[in-house]
Order: sequence, then structure tokens, then C-alpha cells
Amino acid sequence: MVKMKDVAELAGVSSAAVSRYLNGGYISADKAERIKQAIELTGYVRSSQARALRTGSTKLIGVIVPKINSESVSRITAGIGQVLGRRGYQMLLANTDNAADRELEYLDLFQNHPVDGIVLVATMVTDEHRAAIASCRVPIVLIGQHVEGAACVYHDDYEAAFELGHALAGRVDGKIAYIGVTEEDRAAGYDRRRGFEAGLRAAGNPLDAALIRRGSFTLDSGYSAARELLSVAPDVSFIACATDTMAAGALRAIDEVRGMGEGIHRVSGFGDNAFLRALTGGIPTVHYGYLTSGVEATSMLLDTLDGVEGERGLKTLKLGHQLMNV
Amino acid sequence: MVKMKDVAELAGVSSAAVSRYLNGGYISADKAERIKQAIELTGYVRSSQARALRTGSTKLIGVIVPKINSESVSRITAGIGQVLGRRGYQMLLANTDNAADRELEYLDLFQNHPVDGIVLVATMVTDEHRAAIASCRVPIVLIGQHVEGAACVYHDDYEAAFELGHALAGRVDGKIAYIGVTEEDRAAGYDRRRGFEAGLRAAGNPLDAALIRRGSFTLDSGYSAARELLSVAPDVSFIACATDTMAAGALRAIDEVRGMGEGIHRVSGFGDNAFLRALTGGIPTVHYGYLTSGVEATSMLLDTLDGVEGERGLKTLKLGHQLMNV
DNA sequence: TATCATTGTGTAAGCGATTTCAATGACAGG
DNA sequence: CCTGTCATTGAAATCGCTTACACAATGATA
Repeated sequence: MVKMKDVAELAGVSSAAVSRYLNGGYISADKAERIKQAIELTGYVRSSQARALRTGSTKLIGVIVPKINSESVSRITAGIGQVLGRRGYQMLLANTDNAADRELEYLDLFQNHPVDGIVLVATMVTDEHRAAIASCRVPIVLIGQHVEGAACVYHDDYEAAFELGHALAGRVDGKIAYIGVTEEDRAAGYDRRRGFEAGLRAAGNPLDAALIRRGSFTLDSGYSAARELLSVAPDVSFIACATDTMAAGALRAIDEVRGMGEGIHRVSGFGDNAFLRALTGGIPTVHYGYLTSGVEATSMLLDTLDGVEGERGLKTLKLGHQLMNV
Repeated sequence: MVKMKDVAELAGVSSAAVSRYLNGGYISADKAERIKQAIELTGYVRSSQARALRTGSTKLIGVIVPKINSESVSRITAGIGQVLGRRGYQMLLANTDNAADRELEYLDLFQNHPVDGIVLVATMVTDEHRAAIASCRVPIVLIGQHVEGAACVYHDDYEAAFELGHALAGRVDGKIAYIGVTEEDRAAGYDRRRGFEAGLRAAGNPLDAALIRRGSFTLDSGYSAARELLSVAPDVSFIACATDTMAAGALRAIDEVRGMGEGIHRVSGFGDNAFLRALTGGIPTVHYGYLTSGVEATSMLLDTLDGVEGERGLKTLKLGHQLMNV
């Protein structure tokens, strides 16, 4: 492995000069030229490990996600990756498989070492999370949840759910049911349910508390909850779900119980999943700019790290949403 | 930041002793105890950067994927992450967005530095790829393609496609069309098409070359190709696709042209996408153990890196498949 | 008793970069 | 001619850890 010293010797300069050449310090034109050639000749590339040890910066960003195989998360990740790549950083990905404790574990692992900053795609935010975030040694940005005192990029789930509920109330005749997710997930659980309920209520068609179920983000959980709903309350004519994935499950349940194709006009979701859109022609749902949230969060983080002038700094950013097919 | 020397002083030993304690070298019981307490007291954690510089190993594995937001890739990634986490490694993720040149770029970037090994989720494998792989400084494992002379974990796409074609030939009456992908993707392009054709032929119902189209992995491309097929050859009664995603597009096209619900029994795919399965009740498709391939590839790689005895070594591993809904 | 593994320990030499520091030469102003 | 800037330069000191080496003990073996 050719190192800086070799390049320096070949170019007839000190290794300090080579370092300066590489980092844009004082260097005369002719030496710069000689160094440039020596580098090309030797194929030298500098050791990021040595550099990291000396400078304390690894150009690595830790990204913690709850589950890699979900459309929303992978879109967010795509956005994060875009910005990172463009700005010379790399992504250290940690998949927690929906286990909140592994999230904390990674938060620890990351700040204890190699990363310059962290992007946390958050679901549940416990007090422990808040504490860990507050005491984090490196800058951190949250995506998906609004946490006081932390930098976050999120969507207004309450408002979106309100609008959806309000719009649906007028178009659905018959009983509406709701399949939510754990309220520990403030955004997808609490906010969406509350917003939806408020929207229905405002439209004069309040949600019957007996028709609320809880799934676990998966398609199967949406299916089970819907089956149960349909057997307990056969007069339910519409099932709103907290995620498109669960809506797909509910849709299947309705199809099974009431005949193929029936479900399509009787469920709604959140997230505007591409598959669902194509296969159903589009159920009522909320479109969020997931890729954008990845991009924005990461830009914010890197601006802080790189000390970009006129930087946006670590702050809170609420992104818009869009009702689909209502 | 408390460093090893601080711990050593507090424990009244040399830093070499602390290092030995941490790495399992010779150390007496009482010193070990003192060191343990000193570490707890100070909250010391060792600098992975210094360690990396000294040992030359980063405990980082580079993972190159063509596209993060696809079910197959994210399942593979989940498998990779599982093994990595369990064995004390971390994942450096590079998303190439389906650009083969960025793949080479990352291959370069990675081996030039911080990673101990590479997992490449391959699509197109050009000669440049082969060269880059062969000259790779760190161990590398490919997933999804079979490349001579490189370690790979892959599926037998030809055989699977053959079986699918053979099975479908008997069940479909009327003309069968095929929507493939670029043949530069040997597995998903070339092998699947050839296998499918051979399967149909073997069943005495050969594929009409005029009914072959090419998509680009996306849902929309499947949709367009199917629309075009249906208008050019209205008597086509079944459209086989090289991926479930394109099948979803084709399904939508058929629904539009022939009425909702019609498509479901008239398309087939590859990959056994969960959404598609739920929403259609299951089209003929091939199930691959994507998660398993991530697990196997990574285990193989880490075994080599860690010098596990009885190691499996870097070799070639062909995983099985399963026909679904035929 | 002499000899030799075996264990335990500290000293010090790196790993390969960045960066401080002092030194140099050139050049403008007084 | 002297002095003060200013751009350039290399020597050398880190960054925090691992490990080769030398050297002690200690117990086992001949």
C-alpha cells in the first residue's frame, strides 16, 4: 500500500507538502505539479483510517431505521443516500427490526464511535430515547416524529388524517371502522387516529369507538383486524387504516368476505404505496414526500457538520402532504 | 474523551495491559479486575479509529445495492444486516440507483478504504465489473448473479423459469406473451427469458418471438409494455413477466383494457412480492429466499474474514426456489 | 541443581495521516 | 541597508491503539 511518504519521496518534497496539496494549503505551483504526477504514478489514495484518527472525523453518517423492507423507509433511505453521496459522506446503516431497544443500542454504538452524525428514522420515542438523543455526542436529526428539543423533519400526521377523515365522512355512507397502530408511535399511531377521528367528527359522522382496532404495521395484521371487524360488525362499510400496507390486508379481507374487487372502494390508507396504487387504481390515502424528508434531514445535518455558511442549522421542519384519490 | 492511557493509570498498569485485557491476552486476575473497574468508572470505550489504523481492520462491510426500494433488495439487505449485527460488523450501504458505473465507483471507493469486505448485489455484470471484482483488494461476495471465478450466492433463474414456463404452458389456453428485462442482467434478463422459452417449448407451446417485450424493472414499464402488447396482439391471453413488479403493471393494463379483476389470472411474475400476493390472491410466480441469500453470502464472507475454522470459504452457492400458485 | 516452558508485564515502536512551529527566501517600504 | 510581511517549506509532534521484544517470575522436568 503506497503511502503519503512514498509520494513525497517520489515528488522530492516532504509529506507535509503532500498533505497540504491534498487539503488545499500553501503549495507552490511546481511542487503541486510534481505531487500530482507522483500521485497519479503511484495510484496513491489516502488512508481514511489514519485521517480519521488524526482529524477525528470519519465522514460516516449513522442511519438508524426501524425496518428496511418498507416502502416508506426505503424511500427515505434513498433520499438520505442521495445527499450523502453527493457530499462525500457514506452511510452506516443500522436496521433495528422494529425493536426500540436496538435503536438505543445503535444510538450508543454510533456516538461512541465512528460516525460524524446520526439520522434516526423514528417510530416510537420513549423517555429513554429522549435522554439518549439529548446526550448524543454527535449531531442528530430525527425523521418522522416531532420531538421537542431535537432537530426533526416530519409530516403533520394529525392534520393529514383530519383532512382525510373529513373528506371521507362525506363520501362514505354506512359505518366507518379504523385500524390503527400502537399509540407509542406518536405520528402513525396517536396523531393519525386522533386526526382521523376529529375529521370525521367535524363532518358530523363521528367514529364509533367499538369499531377501532389495532394492527402492527404488517399486511397480515391489517388482514386479521379487518376479518375480525367484518365478522363482529358486518354492517361496516369502510375501513380506514393507518398505513397502506395494512390497508392492503384489509382489502384482501373484504374481498374474501364480500367478493373480489369489492374491497377497493372500501378502504383507505396512509403512504401512497406504489404497488397498491397500481393494483387498485388508487384508494384514498395520503401522499408524503418520503424521499424529500430524507433529503432535507440529511442536508440539514451535513450543513451543520460542514459549517456551511448561511446554514439552516439543526431545526425543526414540517413537510407538507397531499390527499390522494378522495 | 477518556483514552486507554487514562484507564491504565487509574488501574495502575500499563496501557499494554489494558489492551491485552480488552483483546484477551495474558493478564492476571487481579489486574483484570482493577482494569475492569477502571473502565466502568471512566466509561471508557476504545477508539475504533485508532484500532482500525493499527490493525488495518475496520469491522465494516460495504454493501452495494442497485436500488434500495425494491422488495427483493430490501429483503436481501435485511439478511445481510442480521448476520453483520450478530457478528460485530457494521454495514456501509451504497445505493447505485441502477447505474452500473456507480457500482464500479463504489467498488473502487470501498476497496480503497474503509471496508474489510464487500457484498455486491449484482444486476449487470460487465467485463469492467469482472475486472474490478478480480482485482479487489478485499474479499467480495456477489448476490444474484453467477460469475465464474467469483464467490456468489444466487438462484437458478433458468431452471425456475423453465419450470414456470412448463407449468404454465399446460394451464393457459391462448397465446402467451413475455415481458423481460435487459439481457445484460444475466439472471433476470437472459436466464429467465431463455428458461421460460425452453419450458414452453418443452411443453409443446413455444413462445412467439413477436410477443416478447422488454421492460425496465419498474411497474410503469410493465404497464406500458402490456398496453402495447394488448393493442398490437389483442388475442394474447397471458402475459408472463420477469419480475412481480412489472407483473403488477401488466395486471393493471389488462384490468384497464378488459375490465377490473380480469388481469389477476392472466399474468405471472418472479419474486413472490408480498403486496401482490395479498392483493391478487396470488399470481403464478417464483419464490426465492432473498433473506436467506443475504444471510448466506454474509456468513460466507465473515467466515473468511474471521478465519473461522471449518470455514466454508468463498465459494459458489446456488439456492433453491419454489413455484407459487401454479 | 540446572534447564526450560509458561505466564505475566512494561517499554517502545509503529499504523499513516494532519498540523504546529520555526525557518527560509523574496520583496516592498522606509 | 534594515525591517516587516508573506508565501512556502520540512521536521517533528501528535491522534489512540496494538504488538514485538525483553525481561521476570514461577513451576515443571531432567
